[in-house]
Amino acid sequence: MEGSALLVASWNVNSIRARLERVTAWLDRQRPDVLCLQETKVTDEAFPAETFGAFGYESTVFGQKSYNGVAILSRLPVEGVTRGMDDSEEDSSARLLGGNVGGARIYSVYVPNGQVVGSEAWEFKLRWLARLKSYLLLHHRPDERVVLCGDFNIAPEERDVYNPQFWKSTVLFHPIVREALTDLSSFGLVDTFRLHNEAGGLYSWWDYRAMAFPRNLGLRIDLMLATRGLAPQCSAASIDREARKGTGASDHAPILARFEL
DNA sequence: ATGGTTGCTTAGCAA
Repeated sequence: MEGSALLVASWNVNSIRARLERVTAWLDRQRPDVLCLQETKVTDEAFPAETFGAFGYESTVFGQKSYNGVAILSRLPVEGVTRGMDDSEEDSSARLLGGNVGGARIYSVYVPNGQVVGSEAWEFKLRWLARLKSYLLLHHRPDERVVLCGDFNIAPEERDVYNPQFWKSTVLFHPIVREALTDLSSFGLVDTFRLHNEAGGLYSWWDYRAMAFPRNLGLRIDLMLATRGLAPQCSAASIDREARKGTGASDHAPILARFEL
């Protein structure tokens, strides 16, 4: 894979079955090498792998009924697939899927939302993030080529939130959860988007309600975090806001990053 | 700036 580019994308689709036509049309337009999906909301048996196969993408899936679910669609072979964190914690949610693609290790990540600060779901979110850090420490080194792609349900900085004063009391931008992301990143992870974009007001998620998207009332909670061993190879990073437009869109936009390997 | 939607699965939950 030396000397070739790897275009990696990630998209919380909020049900792959409800979004199938949009996703295939987007794949045809963008032709990424890899697309990580979150919130597929479908069992592995019912995942529309044949449809993606017809578009040239192999499906690697880790799903469950109704909720959560992650997948990796790839035009290149995927090897060394891992599902979940394989630690001692009781956790039935399908939120982490890894595979080796084109000279990098790629994870599709769906961090728990957390619902409300102080709730059980919130504690689960914080614990899950701590477990992910432990997973990285156990299985990887920061000088390896690894990228975590997905819906982190955390906005890293003030410029990633349209109204920080309001959102800092919520699960998406509370100081505690921002600190959890900082701690995760201290493994040696770089927010690839910020290698190539400085401006605020660039978001990846907008609430379905209250005309949030046309008013650009959003947050940047979908991230591609690359190890410091891979980040220098990141030559471009973007958010495809176009894909959020119109009726029948996911509430998240796809994000992209290009790596020169 | 949490009323206001969407997608499960079937009235309520999760996001």
